[in-house]
Amino acid sequence: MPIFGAQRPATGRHKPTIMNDILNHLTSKTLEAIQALWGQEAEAAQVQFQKTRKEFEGHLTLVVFPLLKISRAKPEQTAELLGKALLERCADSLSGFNVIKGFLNLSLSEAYFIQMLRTIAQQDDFGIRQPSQDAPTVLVEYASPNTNKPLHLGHVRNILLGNSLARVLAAAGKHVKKVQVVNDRGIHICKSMLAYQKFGQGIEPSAELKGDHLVGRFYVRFDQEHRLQIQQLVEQGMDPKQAKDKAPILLEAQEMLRQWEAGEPAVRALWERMNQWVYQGFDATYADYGVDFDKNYYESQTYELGKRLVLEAVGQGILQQKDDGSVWADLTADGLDEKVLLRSDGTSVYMTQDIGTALLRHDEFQFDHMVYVVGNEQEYHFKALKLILAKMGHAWAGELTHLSYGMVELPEGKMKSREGKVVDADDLFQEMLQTARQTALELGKLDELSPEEQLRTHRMIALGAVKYFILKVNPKKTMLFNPAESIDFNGNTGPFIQYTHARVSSLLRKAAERQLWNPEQLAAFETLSAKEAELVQLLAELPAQIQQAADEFSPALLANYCYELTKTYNQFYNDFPILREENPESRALRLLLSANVAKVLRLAMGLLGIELPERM
RNA sequence: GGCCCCAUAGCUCAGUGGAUAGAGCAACAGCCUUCUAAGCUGUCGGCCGCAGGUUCGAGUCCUGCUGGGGUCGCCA
Repeated sequence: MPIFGAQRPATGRHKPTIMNDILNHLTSKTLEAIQALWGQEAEAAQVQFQKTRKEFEGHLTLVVFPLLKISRAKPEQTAELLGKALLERCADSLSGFNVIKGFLNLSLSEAYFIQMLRTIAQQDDFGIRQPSQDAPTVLVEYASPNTNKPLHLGHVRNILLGNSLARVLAAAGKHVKKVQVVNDRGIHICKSMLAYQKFGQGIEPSAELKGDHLVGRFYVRFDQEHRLQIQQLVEQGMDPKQAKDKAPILLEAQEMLRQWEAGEPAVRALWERMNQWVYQGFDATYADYGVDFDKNYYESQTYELGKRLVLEAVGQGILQQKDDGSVWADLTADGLDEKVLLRSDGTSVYMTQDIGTALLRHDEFQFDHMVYVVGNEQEYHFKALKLILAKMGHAWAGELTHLSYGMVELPEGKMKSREGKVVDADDLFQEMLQTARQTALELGKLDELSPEEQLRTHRMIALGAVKYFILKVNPKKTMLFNPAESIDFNGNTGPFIQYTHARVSSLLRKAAERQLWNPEQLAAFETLSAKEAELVQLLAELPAQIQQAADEFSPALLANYCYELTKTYNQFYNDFPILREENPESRALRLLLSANVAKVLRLAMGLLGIELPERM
């Protein structure tokens, strides 16, 4: 059930939000009525409207229980009195009311709905707030991949969420910058490099093998070799734990990391080369999924800044250096533990780099807020990061938010990259594309389109299915992905919504061909059915839905909203003639309504990064 | 073990302190000579993990318990 909680003051020049406007109006009139009826001031918080449940007559419901202390009367009587008073005061918008127990159900007038629809129809970007000059700047960090293996389903949830969140925040009137941090240095990439040196035989990326997959293959190769050596050492009588640390290939990788830090040219060259392969691979994946970034940060370029800042903080007594040279932040006073920031050999850890990156970003963008879209296994890390930055004297540490999304699990449990139990991002895209193509061919509705147009539509549908499937789930919750049966094209899915859009598009094309309707001309209709009113009411909720999605960092709210709107529209489409309607005014209303359902779906689904086709 | 998160229909998920807790999938039964059937309608399916508490009112807030996940690295 939609939100009518927060009533935002109508400040400055802003476009009408329609549903909020009527709610604010009703709220103030209710307060007036309470004063007139019982001579007492009520607080706005006591006046709470909600959407009337479908099984009752009316559109908006005032729950009168909180007002009984003021009225000192029975719920029914209180509701009755308020209903009459409101009807008198809001003759322009209300057409009637009914009372059931403590619920005062108000009916909005048909004329008011038609006025709402006209208002919505006049705005091409209905519900979207353009950021004003002084609107806050928000950085959204998403995807922080390691450069040693290709992206998998976990990254897919990450990039889809982050990208959608960025769109939602922008639509809520913020200046948004999308940033990425690439973990391009460290032992993980050295493992791939070493295995490539030993076993690569100069192989290079090709059409059959993307760069990120190639590098990932050698990461796996390293692991195989490592295991083999451990086994050999254990057979020679070494303790398994010790064998893991003493395996020659691991020692070699560690040596390679030291050489990297020392700037050894050959190591740096190989590192550059292999990272470039990975970036090209990532870029292709990002392009397939339709996500991008305004700026990339590389760990190799920020860790030294982080290190410097940490050492400065030691000098200021904010952080502590132990006898072995390691540097620590004492977070015990805040209920956390001590956290290491520099190893005893002076090398930096993940946290060090994050400190450097955060400062760099603050200098560059002067952000008001930064959101890290990172999995919930790193909650501790981000709590610590905020505390450390605050200790270092950065007031903006309080403006960092960790959007902690849940893991994606497979039917057999957690994904494990080393055991090959992963769903690869590129494979997933290709499989969905194949399924979309096959379904489209079976149905044969795209046959008239050019091959390019067909492919474009197949991609749209494949992505619509994946994105909607992932984004409709509350980001905070663990979600299950069953490759065999998870992604469907029927029911509560992206393609279901896309299909409805295609049907409306078809209606509008035919209406234009047959000159049944001129969209510029708003017909002089005066009446509409309950179903049509329901649709207008849903349309009018878009601005509040976007605002709430932005407030709660939850694109899922918009997915559910789109689904409800689509479902309701399909019922309407099924039960009402549109082109076939003979009354021209009624036909014009239905076409205008359909066009605006399509528009709102385009806008809202667009915030999920999902495009809607004209045909499918 | 400490801390954090989760538990709603067979499965996947909605559900903002308000009315008789909703969708989709799966199963079954209907609806295309008519605007795209990737659609619509109906049937079946629930001690909202358990036990207390707060409240006029609890799936929703609080406490305890049970079960599951995460985290507590000089890993990222």
